[in-house]
Amino acid sequence: MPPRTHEPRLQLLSEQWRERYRSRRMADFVTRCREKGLAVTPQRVAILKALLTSGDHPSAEEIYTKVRAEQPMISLATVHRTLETLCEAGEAGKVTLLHDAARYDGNTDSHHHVVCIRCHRVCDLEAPQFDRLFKDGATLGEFVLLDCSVEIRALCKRCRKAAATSMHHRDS
Amino acid sequence: MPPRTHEPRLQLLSEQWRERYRSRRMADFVTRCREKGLAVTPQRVAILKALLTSGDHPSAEEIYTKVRAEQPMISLATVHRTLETLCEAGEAGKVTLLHDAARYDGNTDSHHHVVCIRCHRVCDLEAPQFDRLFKDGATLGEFVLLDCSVEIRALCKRCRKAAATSMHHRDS
DNA sequence: CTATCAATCGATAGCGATTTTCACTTAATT
DNA sequence: AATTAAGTGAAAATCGCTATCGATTGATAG
Repeated sequence: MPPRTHEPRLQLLSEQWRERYRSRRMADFVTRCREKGLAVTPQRVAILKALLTSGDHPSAEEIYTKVRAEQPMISLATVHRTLETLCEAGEAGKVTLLHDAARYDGNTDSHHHVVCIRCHRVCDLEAPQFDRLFKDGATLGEFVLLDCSVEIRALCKRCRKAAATSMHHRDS
Repeated sequence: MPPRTHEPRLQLLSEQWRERYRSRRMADFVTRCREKGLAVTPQRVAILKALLTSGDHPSAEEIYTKVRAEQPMISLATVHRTLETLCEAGEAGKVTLLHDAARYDGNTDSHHHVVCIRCHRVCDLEAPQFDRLFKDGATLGEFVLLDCSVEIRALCKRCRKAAATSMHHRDS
């Protein structure tokens, strides 16, 4: 490999980091709910715990399975509802911002995207510096890297204005 | 507009680029279909055209609406089918690799993801150099950038093995 | 140009993921 | 403990997408 002046650093998050992070988040959860006016229910605690102890990025169904060990009567609807609530409260994030419907792209060249977090509009983007990371079989842990798609979360002009006026209950 | 001290090398694809790209792709479409043994139907041509003339990244529903101007009798099922077919043939791409079900993440710090393109497993990743691009209200065209999520497409160890044995030959 | 066969298409039923509705708890506040 | 607002479970409704099945169309041989 030729030496690079700006060889970027990519690093998988360690198990220790995750463990410390999880403790901190769980310890503060009740306080933060109070601040935000959210009721602290056993379901919410269990779901956040399940989320934080999952190394992967679970679907509602997977969380449901996990949580039923502690809360056998919980319903799947509650899991969906709660995950959304946690996201809105900033206690969790959705990996898949654009998942309501599949979105297609006629551009088959390698490129990236800017996504408006409010209206979900997407624009193509060129960012050649990112592509250098994926020369011939770069690896990371057990993964062989193929290419990358940078998704830049942004607000478009229209949504910036709209968000400024009606910050409250607008659909996302 | 905003005083930029340093604009990173991020660039929206220009309309001219898109126009040239579209002409080239449409001109070659028939040839490439023949090479791949795909029938060239008016529906497929119309759908590819709709895809390439969409600056955004349309859903099946949006393509459906657009295509009906030329093909009023086309069905939504055909649009779904054709978009999938075009993706398999390498004539289009899906922006949303993980869209079958919403995936959640308990880690609310800014971070990135490695996604196995085969089993859709996701791992968290740290790459601080990317975050430098999103300091205090960086903009790109009409977008105010918030943060970015780099999605690295990869193959995990298990899937690499599985892919090596169970796949005959894969053309890129 | 036409016959033939296989691929593709349109309409609709079906399915899985998510959301909504509503009567009934439970949490937070007083 | 009582009041009130929020949250929950169960079931039904919705939404995006896929499977099925005749009808139609494209490609090729004649």
